[in-house]
Order: sequence, then C-alpha cells, then structure tokens
Amino acid sequence: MVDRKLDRKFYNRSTLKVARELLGKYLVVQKDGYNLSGKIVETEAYIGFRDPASHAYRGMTPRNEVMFGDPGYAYIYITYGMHHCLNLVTERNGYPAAVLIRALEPADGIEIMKRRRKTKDCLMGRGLNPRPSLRTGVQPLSEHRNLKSLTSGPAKLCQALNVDRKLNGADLCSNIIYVEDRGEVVGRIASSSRIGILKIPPKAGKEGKQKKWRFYVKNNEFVSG
DNA sequence: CTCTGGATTAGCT
DNA sequence: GCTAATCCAGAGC
Repeated sequence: MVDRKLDRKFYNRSTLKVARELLGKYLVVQKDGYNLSGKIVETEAYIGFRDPASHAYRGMTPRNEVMFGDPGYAYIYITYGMHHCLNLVTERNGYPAAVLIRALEPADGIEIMKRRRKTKDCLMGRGLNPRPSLRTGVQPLSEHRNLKSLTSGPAKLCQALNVDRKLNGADLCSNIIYVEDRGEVVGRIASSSRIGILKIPPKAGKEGKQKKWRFYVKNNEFVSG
C-alpha cells in the first residue's frame, strides 16, 4: 500500500471518529531541512462550544480562532509559559473542534529528535554534559537515555518534531506538516478521561462532567502517563 | 492597566 | 509524590 496523506475530508468529520482513526497514522513534519515523523499513539478530542475543557468554551479569541476555521489545519498554542501543544482542527467551519496529539512512537529522524530534546546521550560528546546535581553529585537521571522520553507527551513531541507557534494555522494538506496512512493496523484502542484538565467552570453543570475523550493504543510504551 | 493560572515537564525526595 | 520553571492569554477594572 502506498502512503496516503490524509485529506481535508478526513478531518471534516466527527471529532471522536477522527481522534480514534488518527491512532496508528503517522505525523510528518518537513521543514528546516528535517524530515521527522512518528506514529500517533495517543489523542484527545476537544469538541464544540459546550465542552468546558476546550479553549473554545468561552468563545472565539485571538488564540483559538484557528479552531473555529476550516478542518485540516494545525492549532498550536503555548501552555505553562514554555511548552507547545499541537492540535488538528476538525469539523465544519464555524464549529470549534480539534484533536490534541498527545504521544507518538518515534519513526523518522530519531537522531534529530534526540538533539532537539537535548537527551543525555546526545549532549555528551559535544561538551555539553548536563551538570551533576549539586547536592548528590550524581548525573541527572537516565530517563533521557530512553527513546520513550522523546515524544511521550504533547509538549515533548512538539519539541522533538520542531513544532512551534510559527506553524499555528498551517495547512495539514501541505508538505510542511501532515498526517499519512502507512497502511498499519493499529492494536487495541482504549479510552479514558482527558489528562491535565484542572478546573472545570462550576457553571458547566451537566456538560462539565469529564468525558472519556482521550484515546490511546493499548500497551504501547510511548503513551504518556 | 494588573492579575491569575494553565490541554506540561524535569528533576528531586 | 512534589514543585519550580516561565510567560502570555484572558478576564476584570
């Protein structure tokens, strides 16, 4: 089977369907001379005007306007003052909805990803060894040696794939950033409540109940958490 | 204008 | 398990 780039029709559908079907597809970023990609293994849906966890809950703002636009565009925002998160806009123009990409299994460009993520084995040999802890004299923990830490979280994968605010509003039907079907069959899919939703507005009432709108490939080690 | 806190992460205990 | 890091969007005045 030939790799097939997902077209706008794919995104112009029920967000829950898109969030599920993105699992097992490959997110590709080609810019600044890099060709980076990973298999999507975890997603979250943010749907409509009445989803209290969605940035669109309080209406359109300069930050979230891409969510209200045509499907098949990237909505990227900064959170906690330092981290980027990537969403793929879904459903018809005027209806705010998107799928957050929460975790990838690294595929192409792994050495570049390590460099961008400043993993320990990459820093070493460049005169950039991380400082040992002042208190214990021990080198920082070795989690960074694992491929697992490259893309097992929404902000980690943005850092690894060189995704930042400059790509906000980018067309997912372009050659810069897109998702393709490589004909892989995904394993069993599980769902859960969305992660990191700290405060649901009390006024949200019944709509405020946490929905099981997180989807992930069961037993895949790159899933976050 | 000021103030609050977040769709997170890394590193320590 | 705990929390600092770090800054801007959104809200309120």
